[in-house]
Amino acid sequence: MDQRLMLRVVIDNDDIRKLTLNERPDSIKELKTQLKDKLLLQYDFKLQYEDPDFNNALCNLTCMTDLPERATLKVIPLVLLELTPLSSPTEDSDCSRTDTEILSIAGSPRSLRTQWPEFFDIPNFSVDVEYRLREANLLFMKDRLPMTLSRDMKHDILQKLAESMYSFKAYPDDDDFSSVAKALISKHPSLTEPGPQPGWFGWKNSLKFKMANFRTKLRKSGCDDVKINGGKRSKSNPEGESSSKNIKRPKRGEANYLPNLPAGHDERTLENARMLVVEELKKKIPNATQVSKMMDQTFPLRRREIVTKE
DNA sequence: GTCGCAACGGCCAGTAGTTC
DNA sequence: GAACTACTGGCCGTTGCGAC
Repeated sequence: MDQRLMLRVVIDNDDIRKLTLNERPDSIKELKTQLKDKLLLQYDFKLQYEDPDFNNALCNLTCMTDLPERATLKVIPLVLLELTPLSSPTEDSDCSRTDTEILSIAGSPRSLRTQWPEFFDIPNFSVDVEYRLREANLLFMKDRLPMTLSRDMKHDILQKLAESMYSFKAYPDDDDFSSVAKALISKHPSLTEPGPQPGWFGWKNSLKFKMANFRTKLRKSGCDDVKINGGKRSKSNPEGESSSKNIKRPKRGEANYLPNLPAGHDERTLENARMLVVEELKKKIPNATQVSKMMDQTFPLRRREIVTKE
């Protein structure tokens, strides 16, 4: 087996470096030491990697065997993490997949959503669905025959798309739905729907329903991000609050964006971090990078204050 | 029969445009 | 500027359907 490691190391948004290690390090500690030496990093950090099992979403690197031969690594400075010891397992001491914690939708920190992409990248579906889509696409190219979708297939497609959309926005707008539907038809022409409406129109509609049902599910599982807009007065919940009560109403098309606190942190640790920002800003020359990072990490706390305390 | 899901309608509240 | 109206968007409850 080739022991070489080819890495794309993301240090900052504008500092991404390529690095080749001739031997795969035995431990994450050793990997970090090599990264520190070769990239001249003078601070402690943790590592996240793009996990191909989850459509290249970032996961904490807790076990060297998780790392593919060609991998993208993200360096996360340990500014906040030093404030409180995390309950996560020691690196290398346990490969028992506790990193799945950050993958759970309800508990994941959605504070740092990336911007909605200009061209939405349709995720890969299950192997079975991908295979059937490939066959159907060939048939469509040949005979212009649209695919007949089974219930399961449609569910699989909508579910993947909803998860993918949610990683950018909990409340996509009309244009966002259109862009995803168009991208879907563009990648899988066999999914084009017949009729007078454009072939993607039905998918846009289905995506809207799916996203609404998806948010309901997340709300039930306790995801703050969407929970804040739920629990309203209804026939079965006559005592519930009116939707405008006690929360700062969003502007048109804007949700009460309330991200969950980052994994391993509570209001106290984030408040400590906020105080650190205050102290840093008192300095004659504040460390802008550090301040910016801490501002990002304390964003859920500040947002919580705005939304829940009006 | 039960469960999960897509789809739908009703309701409510905010926004924007129009009229006076 | 206030009042009114149409429109939009989100939540909730329900329905119909298929799978088990």
